[in-house]
Amino acid sequence: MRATVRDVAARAGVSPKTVSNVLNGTFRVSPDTRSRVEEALAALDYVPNLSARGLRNGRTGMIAVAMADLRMPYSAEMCHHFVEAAAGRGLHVQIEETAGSGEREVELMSRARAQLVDGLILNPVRLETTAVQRDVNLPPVVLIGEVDQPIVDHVWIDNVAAVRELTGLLIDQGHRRIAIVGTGPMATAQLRLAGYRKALRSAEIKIDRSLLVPCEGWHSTDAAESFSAFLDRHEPPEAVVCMTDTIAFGVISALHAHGLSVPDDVSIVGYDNITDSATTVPALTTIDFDKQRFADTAVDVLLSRIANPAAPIMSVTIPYRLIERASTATR
Amino acid sequence: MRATVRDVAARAGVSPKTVSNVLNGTFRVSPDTRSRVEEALAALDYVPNLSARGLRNGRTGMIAVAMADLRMPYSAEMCHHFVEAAAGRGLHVQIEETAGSGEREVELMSRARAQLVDGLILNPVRLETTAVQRDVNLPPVVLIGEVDQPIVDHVWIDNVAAVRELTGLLIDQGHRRIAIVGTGPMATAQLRLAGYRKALRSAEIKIDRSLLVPCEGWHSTDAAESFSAFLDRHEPPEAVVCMTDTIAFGVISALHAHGLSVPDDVSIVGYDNITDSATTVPALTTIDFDKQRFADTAVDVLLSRIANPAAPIMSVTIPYRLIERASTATR
DNA sequence: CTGAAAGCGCTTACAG
DNA sequence: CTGAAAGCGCTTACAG
Repeated sequence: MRATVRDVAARAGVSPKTVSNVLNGTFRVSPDTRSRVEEALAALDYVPNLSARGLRNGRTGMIAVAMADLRMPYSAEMCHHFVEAAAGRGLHVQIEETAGSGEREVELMSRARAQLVDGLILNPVRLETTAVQRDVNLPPVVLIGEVDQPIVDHVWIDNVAAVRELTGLLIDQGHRRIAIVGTGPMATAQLRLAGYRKALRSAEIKIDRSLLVPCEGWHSTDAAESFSAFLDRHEPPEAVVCMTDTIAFGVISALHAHGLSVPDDVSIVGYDNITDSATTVPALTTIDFDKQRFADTAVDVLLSRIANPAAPIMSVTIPYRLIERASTATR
Repeated sequence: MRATVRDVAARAGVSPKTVSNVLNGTFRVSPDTRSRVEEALAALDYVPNLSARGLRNGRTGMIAVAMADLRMPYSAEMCHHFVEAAAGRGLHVQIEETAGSGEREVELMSRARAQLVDGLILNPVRLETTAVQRDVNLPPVVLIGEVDQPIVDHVWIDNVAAVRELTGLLIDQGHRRIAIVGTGPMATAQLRLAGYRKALRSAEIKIDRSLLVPCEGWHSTDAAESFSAFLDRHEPPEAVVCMTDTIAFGVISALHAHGLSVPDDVSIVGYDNITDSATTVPALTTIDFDKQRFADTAVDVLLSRIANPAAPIMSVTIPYRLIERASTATR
């Protein structure tokens, strides 16, 4: 069967402890012993049993990343960066999907506590995260995105300021009748809506509730459907703020189906700057941020938390920037 | 500290084995004992230590899924379905990225052998997968996509037939000068190119090597760049077969930048039917398949392999269908 | 610089 | 239906 440290030790004529020392570099081993052990390791094709190591050490070298919906290009890009960030720190990533269910989030917490993962990076969907409660025996957790009360560490982007800036750009370009697509109870939607409201308010534009367009889901197909239904009942707006780039794609498609073109008839802005946003026709004006830096930061914060559970709660804000492309034009 | 089976047993006044029986339902336990144990479990907020269980059982309940690049919407959708498939079978998914490096694939194999995962679903990039060698002590692996020699189980779609059908559609619509974008050494590219060649050959169209357009990468931005460069040097083709939907998005963008429209000037087909393909302008003609079924099948095959390492190698072909949308038109 | 012993938390034969 | 013992493979004090 498979070789264990014991087998390796026997072959090299040393004790298991010495093999462990060679493997982990904890203590200095004499060059001669080391080479004998290394020879045995190679000859027996030794692979450590990580479950055993995890049981002994209380660490598995694995972290969990939980996103609401992996199919969203935004989630996919973030996963990529989390895997990269983890790999750079010798960690592996277990991936989970919450699909927005608080129940699923609770389950993830307990899984983390079951110690197959050392910690959890969670993208909570609602502002009031029922899963992350004070007083409960929490595993190390980092929230990505904003939540109501910072009970645990979090890394986020100032969504309110970003959307305020995006909406401000549209206003500066002369648009007044500005819709926003993707409103709903999700934390992200609430914050971005707040940014939209602020921008309109400071330009003294009255908020027209009929221009707040909710979506069932945030896939482009959902957005196309919702916005198409909106266009059937209302005059087209002059510009549209979309909660995400993916929603923007759906909105553009719905506009096109109604014989309207972007940006000639309607200006569109998105959020996230996913890869495809640069090549769509037209290319999207959107909010960009350094996703790798975001992921690196979240993993670092998680590692600090694992190393020091009693440390004070950390909150890190990652900067964003507005990228102006072809989907917006002056009126 | 955290409660163990021992603590639970002590509180319930039974042996650890009885607690284990209640937890795993291996043997029947008397209702009275069961309720006492359950009370203790709840009172002590017991969470099993999965590392210990994994060490004992040789199973962790985790499988690894390795894709070349998680950022690709196709990979993202597949990951979503793998996580769903795994969840339905009580499994969790560790996600890995090979970025097309054979070295990384080898590393993954040994990680699987290190037993933090019970098995591995791997999307190999090249046809000659150096990592998956005969004679080597392999962990349970299922390859998704075609490889040269079926040394291990695999689940795939008949890429050759699918692209032959796609290309055939373009020919039937009267196109003759048909380019293909995304050629290269990757297994997927080779197979899809073979389908393209077959279709042209049976229509007695001579293959024009200048119409085989390689791409650095398979992101839409890569495709836009490559195809833009192509358009700078050549007459536009009548139609374009794109290796993936994502490549198609880039090609459409490049055509647009050159003042050409789809499908009026050029017809376009993609492959994968990712979510956004239905809402792009124009919506893409592409190859669709049941991704959830594909993922379920791959997980089932992997589970069979784990259960029975000596069983004969399995190969499952998942059906596809051509979806005709607005990106193609008769000439 | 190295060895022998103990134990992480679980479950599986082995007995009753 | 339940208990006492052993062991999965590793590493950490404890001795030398």
